[in-house]
Amino acid sequence: MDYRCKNGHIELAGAPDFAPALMFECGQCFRFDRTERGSYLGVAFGRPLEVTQAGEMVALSCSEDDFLNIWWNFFDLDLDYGKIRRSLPLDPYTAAAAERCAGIRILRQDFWEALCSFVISQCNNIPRIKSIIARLCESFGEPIEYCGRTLYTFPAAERLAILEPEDLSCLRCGYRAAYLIHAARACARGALDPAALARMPIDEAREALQSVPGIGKKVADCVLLFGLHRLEAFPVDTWMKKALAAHYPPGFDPAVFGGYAGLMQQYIFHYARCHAL
DNA sequence: GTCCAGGGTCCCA
DNA sequence: TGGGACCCTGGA
Repeated sequence: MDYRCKNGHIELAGAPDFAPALMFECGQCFRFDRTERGSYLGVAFGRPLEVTQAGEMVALSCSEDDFLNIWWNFFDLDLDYGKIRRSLPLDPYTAAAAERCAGIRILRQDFWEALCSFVISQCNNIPRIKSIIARLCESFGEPIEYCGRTLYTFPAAERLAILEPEDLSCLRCGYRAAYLIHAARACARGALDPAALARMPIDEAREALQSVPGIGKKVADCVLLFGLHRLEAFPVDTWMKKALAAHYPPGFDPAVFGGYAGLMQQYIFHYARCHAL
């Protein structure tokens, strides 16, 4: 993808398959909010970032160093999503979802942040997931300044690992507090090593994740997809169950999407939720 | 005011 | 294998 530095920003010219509104509102990431200017502002890997789209042009509020060292990878800019979409044999429903949701990229989020986020997601709606995560960061993360505003980093696993579930009562996340502490301790003691999980056969990695209390198959698949970029992972939640029941034959195997089932899942999930079930 | 479902998981028959 | 319990909240 071509880019240029301009006035301390990075401009992605004619950015194809790059739609901030879709990427940040499709439910894969809970830390970027729409601003009053229509841009998206959030924090990842301890850095603030504002993403502004104007037609074909996308501007990122970062230095070239941060762009190349952090955000290029975060936005998965090495992967040609259009090429992937065009290469897959799609049924009419998936084709409609893919066309409507072109612009979603599977962000390469921090493993621990994704793990935490999807533990919180269970039996919750997206606005509430975002508000719980915001309280988590405000309570236990580090403040960072951006254009006169105070944002917060995502707290490290080690920070939460020394707490007890009742210490998280300020999050108002209910029974998930105990699960968060379990997950934090597992990460802090190295029982869940992202580098090792990324190399394992996917069934083995899923099993390792599910050994932590509070992580079942669905959350494990979300962590595989969004925290480890295992694009073959295909999380099935209530929305996916409804969409699969309505538009796919019984026993449908997402393996027909090959190694990109997770991207198709995200197209279908967002399309079902926002456009047509 | 009450009811219900929301990107689940666990436990126990 | 199925169903209830678990926390909390926004919307109907």
